[in-house]
Amino acid sequence: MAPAKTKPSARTYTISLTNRKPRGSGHERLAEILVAAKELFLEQGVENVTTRKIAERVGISQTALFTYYSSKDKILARLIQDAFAELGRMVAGLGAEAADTRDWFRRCVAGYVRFGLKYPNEYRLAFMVMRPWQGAIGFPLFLELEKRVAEAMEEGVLRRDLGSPRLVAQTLWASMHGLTSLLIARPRPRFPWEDVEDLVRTQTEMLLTGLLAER
Amino acid sequence: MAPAKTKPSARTYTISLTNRKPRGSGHERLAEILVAAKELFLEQGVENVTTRKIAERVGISQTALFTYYSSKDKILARLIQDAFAELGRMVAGLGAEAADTRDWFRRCVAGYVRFGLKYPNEYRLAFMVMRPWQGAIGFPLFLELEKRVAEAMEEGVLRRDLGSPRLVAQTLWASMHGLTSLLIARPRPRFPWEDVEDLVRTQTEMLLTGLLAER
DNA sequence: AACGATAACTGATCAATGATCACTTATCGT
DNA sequence: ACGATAAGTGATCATTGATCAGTTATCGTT
Repeated sequence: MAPAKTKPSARTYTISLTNRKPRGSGHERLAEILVAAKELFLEQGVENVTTRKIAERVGISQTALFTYYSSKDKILARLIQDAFAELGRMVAGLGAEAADTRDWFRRCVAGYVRFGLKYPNEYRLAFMVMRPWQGAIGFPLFLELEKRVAEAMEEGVLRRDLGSPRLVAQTLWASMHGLTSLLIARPRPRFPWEDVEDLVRTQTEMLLTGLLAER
Repeated sequence: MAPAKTKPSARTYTISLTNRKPRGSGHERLAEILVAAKELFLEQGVENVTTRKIAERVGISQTALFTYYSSKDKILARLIQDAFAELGRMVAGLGAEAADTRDWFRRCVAGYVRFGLKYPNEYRLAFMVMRPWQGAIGFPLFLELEKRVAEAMEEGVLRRDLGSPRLVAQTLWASMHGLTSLLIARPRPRFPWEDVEDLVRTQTEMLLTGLLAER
């Protein structure tokens, strides 16, 4: 009936004043968005940060955000990926720092908890919520732990009567995760935590006593 | 200017066919809503359940929900409260079941994990997310644990060199929570967990070895 | 120096969600 | 029978993540 196919579109566009990127510099925006999102997530918590807030901090329209990341989840996923890459490097570096196997496990627990407190949002999204995507995040890390446990058992440093290396590794991981996730989910002063370093030390001591072979 | 103050309102209302409650039976609706919400939360996960879905299952309009619970969060809070009341009863009952102090701690770990797996949504919302409301949920339970630890230390059953009863209780709680929350957040087959009962047994064994005074 | 392909970006808009508002119906004690 | 009120409804709102059609600036080519 009507001849007009497309809408008239009498919108006014104002782009000149924005900090538009030069051609081919899209990757800088990618990084800028990550930085802005990371800051906001830390300040306000992931669920209180909207795509509009992120866009505003970057200095672009909300729509432009979706040019770079197809969803809010994708931004989160990328942040998680980056954070766990750092955790992986930390754990890998543990081998050089540690004096012996006992020392390695000692440093592992402390390092793990500190990582979680440094990246609470990323940690939370990787291990504290059920999501369909990226179930494999952090899995390589667990495999590394399982390998270490197996080696330590062969060395005779860790007990063998507790179960298979996998079983023990899962248990150990669960305990490290427990302290980390509780400190993240219910930080002081909402819960009367003792000093974090004391908690880490006690946790480590308890776990090592429970795991080590010799007395 | 215009004389008309209130809108004309030519809406059509159809209530006759719904399962309206008789006068003074509002409390039944309260319970019905809780049951419906609990089921849906278990089936689809809390964030995938909308107030409209809950209302539909109950058989009332979405609006009517807010007559009974002023927000979706209130429904959740009530479910959490109920679940933790049951956890409290379970822990209290432990005293009668347990043969001695060691046995009490043994049963406590297993009971705690099983509770979390029975009420994953409630547990998750109480301990695995940051929320402004109800930070005190589960706190009495922790106090009970701390009391038990203190008593066990005085009895000479638990080590004293690990730190104060509060420090040890927090550590022990963290470990129990760790296994529970990981099993909830990343259930099989998304993570290659060993058998749950084996995990609980190993966890218990490791923790008790780490905590008990005598060898 | 004009051009045109296209990267970069925008405003309007959508569907879904939790929540509110003005209004209607059924019930029960009097 | 009747009116107070518990119980419930449909329309509507603001906010959210996301989509779409259209605009502007940039840069290599000519």
